[in-house]
Amino acid sequence: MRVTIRDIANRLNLSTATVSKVLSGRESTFISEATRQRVLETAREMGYRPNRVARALVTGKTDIISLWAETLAPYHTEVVNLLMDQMRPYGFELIVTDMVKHPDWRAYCEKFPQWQVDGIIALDSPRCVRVYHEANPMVRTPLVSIGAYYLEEGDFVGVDLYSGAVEAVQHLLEAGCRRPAYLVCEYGHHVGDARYDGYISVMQQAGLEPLVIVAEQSSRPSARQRMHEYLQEHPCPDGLFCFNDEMAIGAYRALCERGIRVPDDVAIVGCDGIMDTEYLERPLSTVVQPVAEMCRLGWEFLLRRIENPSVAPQQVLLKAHLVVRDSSTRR
Amino acid sequence: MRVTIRDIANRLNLSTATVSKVLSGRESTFISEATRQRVLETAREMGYRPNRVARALVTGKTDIISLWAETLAPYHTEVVNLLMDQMRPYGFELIVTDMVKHPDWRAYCEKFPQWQVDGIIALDSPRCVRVYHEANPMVRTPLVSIGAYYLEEGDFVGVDLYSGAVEAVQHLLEAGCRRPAYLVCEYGHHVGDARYDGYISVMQQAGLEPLVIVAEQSSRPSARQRMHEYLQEHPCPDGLFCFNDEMAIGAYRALCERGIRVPDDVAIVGCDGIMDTEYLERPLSTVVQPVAEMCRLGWEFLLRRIENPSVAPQQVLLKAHLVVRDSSTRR
DNA sequence: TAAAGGTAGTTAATCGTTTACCGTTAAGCG
DNA sequence: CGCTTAACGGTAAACGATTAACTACCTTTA
Repeated sequence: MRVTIRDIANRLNLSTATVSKVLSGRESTFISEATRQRVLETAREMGYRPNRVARALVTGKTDIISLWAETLAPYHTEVVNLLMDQMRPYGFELIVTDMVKHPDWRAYCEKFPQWQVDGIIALDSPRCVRVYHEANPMVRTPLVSIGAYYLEEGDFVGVDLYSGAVEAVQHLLEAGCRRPAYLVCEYGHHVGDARYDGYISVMQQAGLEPLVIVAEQSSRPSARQRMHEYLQEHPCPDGLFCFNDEMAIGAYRALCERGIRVPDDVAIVGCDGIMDTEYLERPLSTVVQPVAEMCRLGWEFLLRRIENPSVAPQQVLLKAHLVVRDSSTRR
Repeated sequence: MRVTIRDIANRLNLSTATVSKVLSGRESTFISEATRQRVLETAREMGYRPNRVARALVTGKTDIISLWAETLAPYHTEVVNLLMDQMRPYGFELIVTDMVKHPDWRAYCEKFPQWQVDGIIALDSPRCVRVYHEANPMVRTPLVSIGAYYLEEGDFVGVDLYSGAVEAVQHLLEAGCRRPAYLVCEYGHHVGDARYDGYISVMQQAGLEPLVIVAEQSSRPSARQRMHEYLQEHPCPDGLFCFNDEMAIGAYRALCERGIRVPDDVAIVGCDGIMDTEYLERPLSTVVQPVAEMCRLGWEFLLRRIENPSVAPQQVLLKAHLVVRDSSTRR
């Protein structure tokens, strides 16, 4: 059986209140140093472990943060890691949920308040946030959205994907591309749309014909397969702006396999700036997300609201910036 | 304010017991269909969300699983993803903890029972398991260890890293290497040791001089930096067996940067079989972990024990197998 | 007609803490 | 000596569910 404060109290002929006050650290009334020590000592001897479930029931705090992400692809994992580093000193645990693969993310979001977490971080998950809020208008769990910019109330750390995309496509044109394509995945969410808008705007301004290649998923295998299919039926574009680095790496692999040279035949630019892009034989140009700043601010906003639920919502818009590497540098 | 079953009961002039029985799905006594519908309807109208904290306090079940991993490097993330896929149909949430970066993993493991999770999956974390058990001898939370094989009681899905390493190093010798090195990280844990043993045994049997290169961490940047340092002072080995794929990719990058050709000058073999290894210009040979099987069995064992705590512990030892790709194939 | 059994729902204890609000004791003070 | 006050700790009511045991009423059945 589990050791409870009652067991300790009985053993010492004290009340549970006294034991609780010592063990929880917050002594609302005076407890003598001698008693404190006796309690601490006995707790250690008996192997007492506080029951956080019971504690949470009365305090309303679980010390758990929930992270909603689309997937746990490398980019998202980098974010998870950075967030964990931020949170750790404050003693929170992290529950991670990848919503895209979730069989019923809608019902999950609707019923989410049942978990009683202390805060929610929504990474590029505006759909989930919307469903959650609509189903629970009266719930006020601290929530911060981070990721791609979109119209949003409440705390928010956004990244301007549009101008990042513009920068990338302009760079492709400057590198000499005349028919650069946009490689994206099927499911149209706001991240893909923002980058699409940037791509289209530059192409139109340059008077060039846009070309969009659509793969099933935003993963490496999917992009690789789609590029193979595409190249069997069509001429090769001379540039590739990709929805994310995963797709860029997948496409790159397909090009290698077909003997197409990068960057001479095709210049490639990805998005996100995951670590993998630096470790290819020909490092990948990419629009780097300011993940460190994003996580730092995101956690700052969330913690502020946890400590004081009534502070005014804060919103920040960060810039993504292009990093040019070999995959788009022609001599 | 939050809606409770008491609110529903009051509104309908029923007892909380009746409401609870309907809402929790398990009706131990008869409830008329009419009442059932009224309760369900009212719960929906009032936006009732069950309080899982309160439920957990009485049932002793939180529906939360904890995953202990060393880090969230790509290999571990693949495992996390696979485990989530397994667990999802059963309605469990996952709390992820990366222990290596944890400022005080020891205290964390000692006090872990406070979280009251329903089960623990320890991925390559024997140290944590040991500390946890020693500090909590009477606690019987279902726990399954998965990963590298080591002496272990309780449920366990292991992988025979030793023979995987042997296979890899023998392959390097067959590819013509005469002084292949083992690239590993500083902190000696059982995973590194098992692979080291395999390396040493093959080298000794072949009458060759072992050579171990030690980086600070098992990450790409660390391996890359260490290889640069090493090559400034020493001649280049003609083969590289790496602790994991991360280090292999980092080392590969360093070699590229120094103009050393792979596989002609150096043949490389990594370990784990992460997806990245397939997406390099020159795909990486690697000892693939049977992650899918590992996760499938791991979850099966854990679920079995959750449902019936007294079943006999089950242990399985899987094989890792070498996949030869371009990075070690000489013509 | 009395016992048995089924149906529908209630009572109240319980899970392990926290915490607002009360005692009790003894020292301090005029 | 009587009163105040600080020091130390206890009482008991939450928190929001679950659940064993029980009541009350209505039908069967022998």
